[in-house]
Amino acid sequence: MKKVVLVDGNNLLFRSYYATAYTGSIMRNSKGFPTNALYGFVGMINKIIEEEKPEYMAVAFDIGKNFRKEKYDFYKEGRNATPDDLKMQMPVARRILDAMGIKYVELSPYEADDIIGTIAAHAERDPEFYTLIVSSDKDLLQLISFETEIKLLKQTGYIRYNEESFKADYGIDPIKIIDLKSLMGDASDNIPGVKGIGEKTALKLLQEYGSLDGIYESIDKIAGKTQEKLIADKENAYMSYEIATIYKEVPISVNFEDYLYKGPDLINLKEIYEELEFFSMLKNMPQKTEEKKENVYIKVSSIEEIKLDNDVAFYLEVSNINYHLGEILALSITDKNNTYYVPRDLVMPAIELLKDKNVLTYDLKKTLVKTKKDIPCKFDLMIASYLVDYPSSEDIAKLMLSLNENIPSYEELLKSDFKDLENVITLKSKFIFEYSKRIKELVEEDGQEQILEDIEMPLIKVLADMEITGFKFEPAALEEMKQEIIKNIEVVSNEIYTLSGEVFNISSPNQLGNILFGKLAIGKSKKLVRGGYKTDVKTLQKYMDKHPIIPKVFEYRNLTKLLNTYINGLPNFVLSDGKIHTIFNQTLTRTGRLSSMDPNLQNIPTRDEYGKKIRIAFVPTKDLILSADYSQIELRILAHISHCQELIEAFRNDEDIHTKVAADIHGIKESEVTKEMRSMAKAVIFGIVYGISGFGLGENLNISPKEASEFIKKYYEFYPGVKTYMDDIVKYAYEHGYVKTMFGRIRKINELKDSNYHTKAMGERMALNTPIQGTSADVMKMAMIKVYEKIKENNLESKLILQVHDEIIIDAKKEEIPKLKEILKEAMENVVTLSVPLKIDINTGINWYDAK
DNA sequence: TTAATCACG
DNA sequence: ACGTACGTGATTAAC
Repeated sequence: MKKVVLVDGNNLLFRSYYATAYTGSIMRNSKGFPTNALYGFVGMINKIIEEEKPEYMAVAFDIGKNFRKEKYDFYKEGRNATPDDLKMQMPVARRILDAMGIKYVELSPYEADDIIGTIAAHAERDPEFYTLIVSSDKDLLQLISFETEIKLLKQTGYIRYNEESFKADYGIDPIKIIDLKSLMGDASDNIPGVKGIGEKTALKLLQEYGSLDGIYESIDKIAGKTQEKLIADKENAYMSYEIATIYKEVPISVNFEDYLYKGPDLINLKEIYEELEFFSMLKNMPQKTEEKKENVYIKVSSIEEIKLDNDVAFYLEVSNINYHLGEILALSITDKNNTYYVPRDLVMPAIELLKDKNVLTYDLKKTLVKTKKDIPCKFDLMIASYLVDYPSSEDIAKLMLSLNENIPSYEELLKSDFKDLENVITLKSKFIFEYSKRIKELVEEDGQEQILEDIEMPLIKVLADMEITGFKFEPAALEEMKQEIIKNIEVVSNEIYTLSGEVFNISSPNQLGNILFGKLAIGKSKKLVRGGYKTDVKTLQKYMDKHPIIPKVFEYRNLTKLLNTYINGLPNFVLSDGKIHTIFNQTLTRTGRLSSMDPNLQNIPTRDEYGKKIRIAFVPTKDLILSADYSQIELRILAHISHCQELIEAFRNDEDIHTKVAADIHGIKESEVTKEMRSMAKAVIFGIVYGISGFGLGENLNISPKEASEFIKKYYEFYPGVKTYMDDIVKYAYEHGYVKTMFGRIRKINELKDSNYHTKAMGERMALNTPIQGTSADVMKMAMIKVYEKIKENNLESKLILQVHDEIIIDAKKEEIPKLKEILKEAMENVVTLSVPLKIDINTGINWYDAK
């Protein structure tokens, strides 16, 4: 089926105009021409295209006369006249659509609604098409059908209605919106309806009697005042019905091929944006492709052909995104004179030529892992791009694209079986050679050179070594657990089927929701999501004691998660050496943390005692697994950067921070703090770091928002430094548009510039949290580098193998344990001096489970 | 491909 | 009136 997107153009223009007009001064270009409505309009159209990827698209406008107004004088009476500033922008909206390659439709005396209704009706008669309507106007809801959906724009976000979800929400058929309007009227359009009947009564009546006609047929059965009102306004009701009905036979010729979305005419569009001075739109425009310069390079057939200048850029291409599984395909090297294409067989000797050079590359870690050579490289363009918020994925093509160098993505290259490899890889090394300087300057402008040179660059080698080393994994160690789990899943499934009276897929949230909240009706507070019921932990927990099926569902989920993700999942990643080699992503998180994938070794179970047993399969290749983890590092950093004296004192005295906070906010002695109080305090403390609201904490602790707010207030009373920090950092973020970690890592927070309240609030929470999480990440990275160097210096055989944010895992040689402990303590606790001590705990064991 | 769910710090 | 805790990755269902 082909998707037709129909947009209510007038609605979008009005919305964006009034969204910013209330401030009094609206956005204009330097010639004084108003542009605020157009700016929002373009943004929304772009968003629609991006989100919906329409094959066919049309925008409808009101124009000229209005047949409803001609017939009914009062229609839309009382509305303010369209402001001149908005009127002036309307023709430009049409020009923009032309340049964007989007058809617009308008015909006097019809309204945009009628045009949309007409086109949608055509689409419904043609089995090839289905329709999505975009507007914030609820009148259009009457058009919803089995193949017409509506994206109803809200102040923040939107609701997407199809026939089913509409019915679930309103309890009536979409077409009955007309009947609803005829009863309740519409103040904004000045449709009278029946005086004294509002939405609630109207819906009740319709649910009972089906339609306006049905209501009047049964008018005798309706009691009291409502009946009187209905009788008195019968004429108005039917007139309103007529006005509210969207006319679906507007005399336009509907040929869907006219609505085919072909994409923009960039030259034209650019001109209009320049005229309007929409600089951000200009920046985000896909650039027209320049004529291709001929790509000149030397295809090397013997290593002697390569003559390199001192400054060189290189790029290595591997045959799989997971480079542990891929093979080296080729190397390309660029210096100021030449670019060399080095075929697979000559890659290793060519790498040797780089050793005494000043080397640039993109994704050094990949090359280190693949070649296992020590390449002294001072600048990794991937890392630098990450620091200045440029694209920094594993595919350099994304960065190149953003800087107008259009090359095939890695995926496309892979699909074509690397047919165009020579051309593409040489363009990559040329790009690195040409652009590194620019990106480096950006890093320096931001003052992030320490982060780049002292943290991220030295860390690459450490991570490469950890990835190469890998973590030995013994699937056999989990065999017994696996059989037990399989058996238990079977048992629990059957119990669930018995309790629910039918067999279904428990893993399907959809089916599960229907059973729990539909068939068994275990609770009323169903949360509708896309026509279904929410079945997540929070929702189900409320019914824990209400029905015996709920604990069984939890058990089922725990068991299947363990089985699918870990017990069955992990062995797939064991390579021929019996080890799992994860990939650390060094350029992904917004805070500076690492992430781990293929597989993710940073989320192996530990909170749940049974799940934790998965860790038994992670074993040393030497003698023991050693784990060194920071104690409360984020809270210690919070204490330091907030200068909160009370917290600083507590950490200096090595107090149990959660117990102390619990005692403070309850106004009791520490010895009187119960387990529950302590864990509540813990939730409050963590919540504060995340910028929580009373509501959120309440949800989390299962207490009222009011009580939760009370806790938060108490906390701030005892720790005023924290409150001051939070206010200051948010203020700083608004002023600068970014926040920094202690060591100068920058995170831009564009969310703060957003007009959406919700987005802005999220930006504020990011501003609060990032300096804490990010500083902690910086500290850990520096510690890892130190530990790595010390291990090397002391010629130890033990190996770093994993990092889990505040924890380092080592595959340790038994005799080296005392030395390792000394190194770890020194490196991790003294890597930086704060106003509070840093503290680590060290544990060892014969596997990861025992190293606790 | 996206949404829902759940594993980790 | 609205919406509600930071940062991740993997699996499954459903489109």
